[in-house]
Amino acid sequence: MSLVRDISPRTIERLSLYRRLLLPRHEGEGSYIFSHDLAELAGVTATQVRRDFMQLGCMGVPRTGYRIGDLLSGISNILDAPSGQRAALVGVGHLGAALLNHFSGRWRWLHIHAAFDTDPAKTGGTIHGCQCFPLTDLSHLVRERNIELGIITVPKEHAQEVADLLITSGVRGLLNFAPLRLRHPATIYVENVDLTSAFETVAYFSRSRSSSALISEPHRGFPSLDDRKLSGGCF
Amino acid sequence: MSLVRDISPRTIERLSLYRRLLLPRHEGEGSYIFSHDLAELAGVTATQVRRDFMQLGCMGVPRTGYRIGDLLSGISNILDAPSGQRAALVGVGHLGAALLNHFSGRWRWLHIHAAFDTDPAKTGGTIHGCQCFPLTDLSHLVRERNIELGIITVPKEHAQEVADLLITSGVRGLLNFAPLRLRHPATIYVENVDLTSAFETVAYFSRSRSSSALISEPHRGFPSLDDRKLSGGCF
DNA sequence: GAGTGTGAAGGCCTTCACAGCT
DNA sequence: AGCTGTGAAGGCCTTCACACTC
Repeated sequence: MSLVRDISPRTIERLSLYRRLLLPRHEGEGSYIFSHDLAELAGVTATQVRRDFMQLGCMGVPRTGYRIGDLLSGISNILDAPSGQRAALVGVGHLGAALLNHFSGRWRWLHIHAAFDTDPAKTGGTIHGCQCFPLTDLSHLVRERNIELGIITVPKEHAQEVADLLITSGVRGLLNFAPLRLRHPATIYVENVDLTSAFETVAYFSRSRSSSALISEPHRGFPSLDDRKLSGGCF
Repeated sequence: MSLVRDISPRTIERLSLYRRLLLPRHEGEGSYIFSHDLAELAGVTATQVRRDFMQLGCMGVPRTGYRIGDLLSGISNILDAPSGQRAALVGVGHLGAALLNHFSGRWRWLHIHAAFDTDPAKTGGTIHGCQCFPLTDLSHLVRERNIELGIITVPKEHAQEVADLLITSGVRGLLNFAPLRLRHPATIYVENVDLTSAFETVAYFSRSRSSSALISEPHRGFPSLDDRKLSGGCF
């Protein structure tokens, strides 16, 4: 199917970002973009952008740039499974609900198909457009509905057993938000989103930045704050 | 203060994880741990763990291991600012509320001190133990209460202006959950948590894993699913 | 023997430098 | 001149291999 192989995790993450940045700029077949413009939007170097596009097999034209339509279909070729992929989310607490709200029905090729919880008050209905079932139905539904991915948003005490349940039910990848590392067979891909580490990391580097010398890019064009108004509900 | 310099981001993230894994195992001065045991918990190699501890200046003893108390104070020396650090969260939607719930009052050395939103229905009170203010108070409060970090959980349309406001108010680091990259001066450290990329990454690698050869560790000891019971509310 | 400490090697990822195209 | 495509170099991070210690 896709000719391209062995794309690194970092590149995959950037492709996902590029797509989101390119979509609003795709206005018909005549829309092009330069590597340095996309680089600015994505916060990376222009060379990095060109190397990533090399892997897609997308070629640009000097003094014209890359055709956005080509880029989008190239990225979709890599990122999207031809028949789509479904995820099950386990643990409809605050974080789980936030993810349901954020991802529900946003893309047709990848979406959260069902949510699960042990709390009867949460099951039986629909949350942010996603059906919520008791956890005891998980194994059955994962098999029957061909769910390939699991999203774990339960407290850390239950994360490992939920992971085991998802894996034996047949999912092939896990997105883990619990603040620990799951044991799992090598056939399962696990991506950890560690919010605590992220918080402590930004705290650490925000300190070391300002004290010692900094080497980063000079960042031309940082806007001065005018009194623009802020409105609209936050998600 | 700390003698150690130039610790890499990856190491900082692991130190944060190690601490969480070690805390429940710290039972007085007599508790020790081997590098390979912590490695198993953290999902990394034993060599990696020993190298990380080298940077802390923590020494282990062959056949005895590392004293957990030493590790915890070594990690705290690196990660925690002596006088503590405060964060402001902007955007009390689902995700913002989840973070408030997750982090509120969990550690005294690093915590979310105040939340901000433009929606009057959300401001004026307390959410998960955190005071919530109108966004117009942000600049004033950040300065007055010495808030060093900003957490951005607003829709992408407002993320850049919120970042600008936080930066001009004096924060030194940002934790950004909006699905784009913020423009910012080099003096500000920005950590992006890209939930969409994480979701698409796990989708991609869960496919490529099972199809082609896998090289990962054989993972001895994956538990077979017995019918253990799942209980307790999910967060 | 079992586990640590660490120089050296390896691998992955990014950037440099520059040739080539329009 | 302006921008792309890419070999080569560089940098960061992890793993190997092994001396050393209890």
